[in-house]
Amino acid sequence: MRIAQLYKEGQRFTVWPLRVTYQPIANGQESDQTGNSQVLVWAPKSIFKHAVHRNHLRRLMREAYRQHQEILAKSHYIIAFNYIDKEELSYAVIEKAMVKALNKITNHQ
RNA sequence: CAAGCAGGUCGGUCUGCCGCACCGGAAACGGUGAGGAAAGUCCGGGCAGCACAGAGCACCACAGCGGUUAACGGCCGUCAGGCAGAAAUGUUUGGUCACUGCUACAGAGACGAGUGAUGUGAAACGAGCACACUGUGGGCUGCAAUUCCAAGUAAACCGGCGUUUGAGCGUUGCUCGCGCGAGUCGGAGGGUAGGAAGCGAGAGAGAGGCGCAGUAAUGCGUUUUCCGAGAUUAAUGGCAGACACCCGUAAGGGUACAGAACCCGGCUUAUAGACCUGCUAUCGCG
RNA sequence: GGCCCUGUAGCUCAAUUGAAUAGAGUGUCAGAUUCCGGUUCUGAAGGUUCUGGGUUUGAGCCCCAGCAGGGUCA
Repeated sequence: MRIAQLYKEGQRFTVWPLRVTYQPIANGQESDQTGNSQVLVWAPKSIFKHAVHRNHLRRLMREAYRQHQEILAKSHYIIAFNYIDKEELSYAVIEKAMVKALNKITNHQ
């Protein structure tokens, strides 16, 4: 339910090869959570047929977020990262896109 | 030697920094963390629920013979025929009976006769398929099974049949028979999508050895070591360096197939490369 | 994760128990009708029956493997 709401109401933009959808979390909201940001990461099954490739891309995106999550500072968000390219790209490319995307979120706020 | 055939094993290793999941711990921290196919879901089991007085008919699978196993359509041995090969070897077929049905075109004639040759044809007292028969096995559904806790809704609405003259349900698909029996079947609609158990110490594994039986698959006994994933949309990752192997004069590049979801035994399919064992003797080289 | 189903002309579907030339509608193209177009009529093209093996004299159909797509179950 929360995921459907995010994709319906959230703001979105694309930083190749990622499509980002996000919503800020106001203080006091999302009472069932501890106050951290929530992140959803996936690669489409229709393009990547084998589970090993999807797992790898998911891990790369997750690692890139982990390395650079301090960019978001103290504001909290719900963010979804979709991998949209048809090829498996290297970690360096994904990391670069991740930094760009996170900066864009904070600047828009 | 090269070549070929069969079987088997491995399928990158190590270090540093930053991280993830589970377990233990008050904490610091410690321990553990994908595969030979985890895949396809093609077979067979374990396990779970439902059912089970019984009989008959169907249905499905298998099919020389013998063995192995928890079980199998797997595996091992072996017999006969066909095909490939020089050989090692590989591959394929294989229960029974009768004429109930089919066998296009061609052919005088196609399972029928009066018969043989030639010709026709896949097949002309000889065959293929279906049906039938024999033997063996199979109850059905599947971990989203199933059990418990919490929360919530609609005991409402419409239609069929029925209450001892028996609806409906169970008894595998059908029939009989048996049992339960006052409600039940269908439609449309409403609600839930949380937690726990199942969940891994077992038909355990050898990544150890010895002995015995057997040609072998495999089994038995004994000793020793180990417990090495258990999530619930899913952890096992990133960066840097060294070594190994391959390609390239070099700079440099590459290292396959692929990711557990209840668990095992097989089969099948995908797979860079490396290694070991046994066998064959045509050609080529010495 | 389990179970089940389906792949045939561009599209939607047939083809009884295996039998020889794989059919129908629609769409496409050409011709006729019309001043022109539509409608209607006539004709034509269009198929490695998803792919690869096997059984059989013969396979869209039976068997095995693969590929693609779909349904359903708490």
